[in-house]
Amino acid sequence: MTENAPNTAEFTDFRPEARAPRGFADKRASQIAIERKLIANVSKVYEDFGFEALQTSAFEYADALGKFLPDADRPNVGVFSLQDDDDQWMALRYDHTAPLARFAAQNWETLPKPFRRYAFGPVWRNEKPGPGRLREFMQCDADTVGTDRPEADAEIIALAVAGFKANALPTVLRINNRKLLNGLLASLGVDSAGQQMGVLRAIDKLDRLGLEGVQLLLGGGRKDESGDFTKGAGLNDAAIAAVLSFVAAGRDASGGQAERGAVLDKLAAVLANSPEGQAGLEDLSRISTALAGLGVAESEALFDPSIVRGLEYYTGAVFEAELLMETRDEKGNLVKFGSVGGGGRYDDLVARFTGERVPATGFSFGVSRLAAALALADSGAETGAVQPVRGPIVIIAFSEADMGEYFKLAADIRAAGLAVEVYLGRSGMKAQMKYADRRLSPAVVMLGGDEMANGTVTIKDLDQGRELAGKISDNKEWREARPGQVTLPRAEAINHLKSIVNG
RNA sequence: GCCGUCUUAGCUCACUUGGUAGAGCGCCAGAUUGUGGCUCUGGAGGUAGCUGGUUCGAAACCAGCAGACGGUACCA
Repeated sequence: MTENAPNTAEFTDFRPEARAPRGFADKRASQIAIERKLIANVSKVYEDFGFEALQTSAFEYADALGKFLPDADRPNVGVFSLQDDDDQWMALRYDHTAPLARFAAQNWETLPKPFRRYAFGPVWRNEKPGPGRLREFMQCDADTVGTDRPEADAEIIALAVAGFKANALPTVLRINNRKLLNGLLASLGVDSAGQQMGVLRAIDKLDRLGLEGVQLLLGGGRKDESGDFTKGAGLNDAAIAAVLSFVAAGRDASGGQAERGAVLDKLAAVLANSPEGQAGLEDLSRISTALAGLGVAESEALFDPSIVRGLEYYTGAVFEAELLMETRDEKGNLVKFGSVGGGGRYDDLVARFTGERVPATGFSFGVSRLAAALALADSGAETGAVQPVRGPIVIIAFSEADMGEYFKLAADIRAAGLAVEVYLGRSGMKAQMKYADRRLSPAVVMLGGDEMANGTVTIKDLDQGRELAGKISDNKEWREARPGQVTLPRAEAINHLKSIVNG
């Protein structure tokens, strides 16, 4: 906008409301910085473990994304989809796993196997947004395709733990195996899909509702505080008792988290009659051995039979990462972030394309959610994770005639590796100083009439003034103090600026 | 999807039973011809979410819709 721009109202009567779509958020520099750092740290860990980078397209054909085929009436439930010119349905990816399965199936012949890749980027889900839950968010995934070894699962777990560690994020990874859950359901004689789903959903709510809530959901149902009634799975008392003892196997005598070995022993008793359950225990046992070798501590990764994850494609081990950091919003209310990452084994996903079973396992790191958690955590405490973004050095624009000189000086400073800009507004000196202050600029460079005449520049270290500002209440004194301000020969300017910027 | 609460200036919120909108913060300017903070003074900024209804008159009452928030469900 320039001074001469006519009022836009003269062009049109329609004035759209300036707002981002529901569930989509703008990210300012400090938020972007957090996300970039998270991604960089996690990528490094993934590469150290031998995973190669892969980027796939944002859109996939809808059939490649799996069960979320848009139906004619409601093409946009769950995913964002649209119909291409040739009438084929395309949809924005909702995670990185389905695109990987497509890529692996498409390139299987030529890939080194097992194929290990990591990927990061936004994913989109068309659903109701909530706190810490947007319709566009960033994930960073690592997956191993083409091996059924439980050690591959263990390595993914170690990788996830290392990723959180690299970012100094206090988390715990909870591990379970779908085969245990399936074995439990089979031994209980629960074979209708609807009832199975009901039982699994009930188990999944252990952390939030406790044993009592789970018990209600397994039986007749449960009424929550809002008066909403959730229908139960309708199990009989004996079956409910069996499920509860299965879930309780994750706890030690005092109600805390039991050690990995102890959990397996308890589960072995509960699942004694189930072949599939025994197979799951065998997998977990090998994972446990591998985790010990990988140096993953009990406090970092534990077995928790109540972990279920999504109901669709997991076939074996499942993992879920929980953030242990306390976060509060601006009003001081506790914010619960829930899962900040998860994954598991999905042995049937590639087979959708090729007909041939290709075992795979992976983990997804919830970058956006973690970044949001860090930003909140830092607004209260000072973890050092969130740094305010510093502005550039600002060259004050005094006169129209000298703009060329300002740009010449800016180029010299830039060549020395420092960020700098010439003030391009039309405001006076005071406003320019204010501008530099708000950008958190380290310094201002003044090349006015006096300096031009004398071959000098005046440089003002803004941080020194920021420190002094609180101590001086009198304006005259403040202005005369000219904190951190020096006038020196132009040849010395760049070295002085360097010393200010580099502290 | 379901239940509940809410929607007035950029932000946070007022406006005693319906009579034509205000504060704090922020922003801009001046006090301070080339100097950020503090202080003081002045100024800009509002179709009261939208649409319709009741009324002489609606920000206020009613209805529908939209959006926000909270809970619940779902979460690949």
